[in-house]
Amino acid sequence: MEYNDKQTAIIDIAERLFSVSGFDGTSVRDIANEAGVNVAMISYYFGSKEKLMEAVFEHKSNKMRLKVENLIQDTEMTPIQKIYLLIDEYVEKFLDQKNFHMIMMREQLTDKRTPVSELILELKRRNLESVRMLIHDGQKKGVFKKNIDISMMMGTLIGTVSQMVLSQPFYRKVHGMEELGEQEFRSHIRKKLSIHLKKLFKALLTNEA
Amino acid sequence: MEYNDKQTAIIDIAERLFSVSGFDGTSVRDIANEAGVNVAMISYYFGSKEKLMEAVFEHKSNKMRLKVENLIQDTEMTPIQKIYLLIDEYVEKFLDQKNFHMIMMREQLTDKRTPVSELILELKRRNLESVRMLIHDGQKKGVFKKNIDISMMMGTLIGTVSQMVLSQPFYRKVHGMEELGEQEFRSHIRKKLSIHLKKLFKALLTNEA
Amino acid sequence: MEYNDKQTAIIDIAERLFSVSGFDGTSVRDIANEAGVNVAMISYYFGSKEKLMEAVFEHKSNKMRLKVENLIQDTEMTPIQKIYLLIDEYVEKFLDQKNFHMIMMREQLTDKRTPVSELILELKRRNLESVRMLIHDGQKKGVFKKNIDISMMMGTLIGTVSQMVLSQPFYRKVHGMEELGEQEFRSHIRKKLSIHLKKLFKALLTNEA
Amino acid sequence: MEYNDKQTAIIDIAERLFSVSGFDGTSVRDIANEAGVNVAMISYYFGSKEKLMEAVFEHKSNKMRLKVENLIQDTEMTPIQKIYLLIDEYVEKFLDQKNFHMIMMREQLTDKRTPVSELILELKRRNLESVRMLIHDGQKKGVFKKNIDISMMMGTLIGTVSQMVLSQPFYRKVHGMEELGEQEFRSHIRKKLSIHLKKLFKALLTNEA
DNA sequence: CATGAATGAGGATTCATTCAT
DNA sequence: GATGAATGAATCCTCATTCAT
Repeated sequence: MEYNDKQTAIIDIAERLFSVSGFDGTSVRDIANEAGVNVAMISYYFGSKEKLMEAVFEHKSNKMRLKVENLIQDTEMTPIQKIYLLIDEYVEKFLDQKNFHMIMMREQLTDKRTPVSELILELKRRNLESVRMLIHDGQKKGVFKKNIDISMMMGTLIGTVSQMVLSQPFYRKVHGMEELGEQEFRSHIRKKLSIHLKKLFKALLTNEA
Repeated sequence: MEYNDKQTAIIDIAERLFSVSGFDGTSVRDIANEAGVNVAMISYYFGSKEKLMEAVFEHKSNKMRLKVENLIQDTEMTPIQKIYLLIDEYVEKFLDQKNFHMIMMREQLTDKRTPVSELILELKRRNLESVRMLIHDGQKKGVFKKNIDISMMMGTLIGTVSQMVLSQPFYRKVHGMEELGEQEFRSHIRKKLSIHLKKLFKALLTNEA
Repeated sequence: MEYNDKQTAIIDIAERLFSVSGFDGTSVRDIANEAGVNVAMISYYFGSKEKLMEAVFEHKSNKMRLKVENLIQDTEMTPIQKIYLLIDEYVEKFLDQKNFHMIMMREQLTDKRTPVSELILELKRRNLESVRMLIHDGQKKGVFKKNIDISMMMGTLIGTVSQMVLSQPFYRKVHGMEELGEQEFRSHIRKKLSIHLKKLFKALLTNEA
Repeated sequence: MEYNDKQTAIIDIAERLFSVSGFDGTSVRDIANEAGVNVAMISYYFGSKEKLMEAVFEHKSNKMRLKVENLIQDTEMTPIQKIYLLIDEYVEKFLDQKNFHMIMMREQLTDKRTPVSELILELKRRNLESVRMLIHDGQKKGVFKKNIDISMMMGTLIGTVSQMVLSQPFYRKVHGMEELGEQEFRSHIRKKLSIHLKKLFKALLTNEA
């Protein structure tokens, strides 16, 4: 799909509003007003509010797709280095695409089977597959443990990052960072998450102390 | 607050509907219909839909409050045993109070400052404090490491459990458990989570292999 | 179905508006305004505009059902007298229930299969059956011809009346009756139709000159 | 008015859509889509949707004009033969121009005085005049009765044909002709109508048995 | 000459809430 | 104390039409 500037602007705004107010909590008027376009434009461009949501998803989801395909073939890096890269990739992506990530979380909270929820499942399936190959590679090379619960491990990876995104206001309050700029805070969290998760994964995957 | 049977029924149903359809996605008519009461009852009993949400929260939140206060004074158990108990408590609570947990997640996704979101912050603050005391106790006794990022650790605890709740359909699909009953599945996840998280926390907190 | 006064008022107004402006040409606002009720009442009372149409039909259609059942058993009247009574019944009904009749015509003009169109078919089927019995009775008694095309005959009966209802403005113009009151005009047409149709049916059914 | 090919195509499609869905039930987009032209074309070519309707009418109405002018002067045919020809002409035209005929009926159902309804009145007036001359000719020659209600007679002619067009689905159902092709069915109805109407008119107009 | 983009007006319906009973 | 009836506001979407290109 090719979108023109106005359409892209609508998608951007919709992403933000959907992420903070939810699909039902966001009216097409809200979106149209913020985008400075007529309400009818949403239907005109995307067909319906629902379809707009799909467009948001389709347009943003590729930014959430991990770039790990070539990581697998790489022979220079050790398996654990690859995992570390993967972690940083996840952390980066989730913090960067916070709005989209929130939409995904919200969508998973409903039990409705929508086209979007199908896309989420597919996205997760693909990401899981990439990780699985990385792990198996490490196991074949004998540097990773044999019995690894990959689903749980992924739950911890995604869950921990999600949780930090979700509890951002709480974290700021507890750590007295209420006045910190968004960029600085994100940078802070990124480092903390990276260190924390690498520690966890090292313990999970390897036998080293 | 004292609620009569009808009010409690409304709260129960509201919890469930809010959890799966969201606040905006649930109409007071839906709630009233399922509860078998008149639509006007919601406004009459609770003042407004918003207030009903607060009532749901207030009425259910104590079930999510950890029972760890006396754990701290306990002298029979080792710190790591206490942590293990804490983990099981969390896992148990989140899986048991899945609906309420989903409401909490959803509420944290919005940036609106509502009375409910304030209650969530308070709930999290209190739970964090309990854990912090447990950790400090273990550190004082020399069995836990010194530098522990409790926020990240809690992020992993809550995040991992949340993630498993959230991605339940995905997990079932990947593991061929689509036909498994809710109880059996919950039991399965509970065990997996317990083992996984204990392993993680042991690695995070102690120096043992 | 039991309707209260306000509902009946809405149905009456809807019947009139649907008959002159058509279903699509009548907005629920038009109806609500004329009935002096809130727009939401239409949905509240009838569920939807479509359902209102069905209510109109269901509520009015029995007035269009011919009362000929007992006519068949009557032994005092001759078959041709019965037919004459039938004709008058038809003419009366169609002129009296002009609005409803117009709705029926309009509905038959569309090729959509709606619940209403099904009801129309059923109504026509039932009326046809009554007439068929009358005719067969006359044939059995030897006063009616053997080969009678009942479908065509009914087409002429209903069609002629319909046409006169339809071309009322034209008729008035041609006959210089533009200023005649509705009641007077209806009375005039009724007589003309009665005479005309009886003449036709006598020719169609009997061998007399 | 001269119309180019694209305009004619639009008119053809508009005629069909108006006939089955009505004026209000047909959107200019429907027409434009089926015609494979831009939506703006309708306004551009015809000024408005309303004007398009007028164009449809003006462009098609001459096909509904009876060709009886020269029939009157003909000296070879008897008056009743001329009437028979007239009947066949009517039946033919109405069945052939079914769509246009339906539009006319629909238009007569509304009480709005539009340019189109004026055209209809004019068309009917002209047709009536032709028939009146035929009848008078027969009366002058002494083969037709004196007192003939021409308006009613025309009501029967047009009404019967209209009714058969209108109740086509009903007729098919009753006579088990649901699977019959449109052409075959039309041919069947044409013959039936022709026979039926000629019988009626003979009785109405002449003194013969 | 033709059209894609855009829009204001209006469509039906659902919403949470109120109020008289 | 409880509720059925009612409603104004807001929902999304479709409409016929216009206008710059």
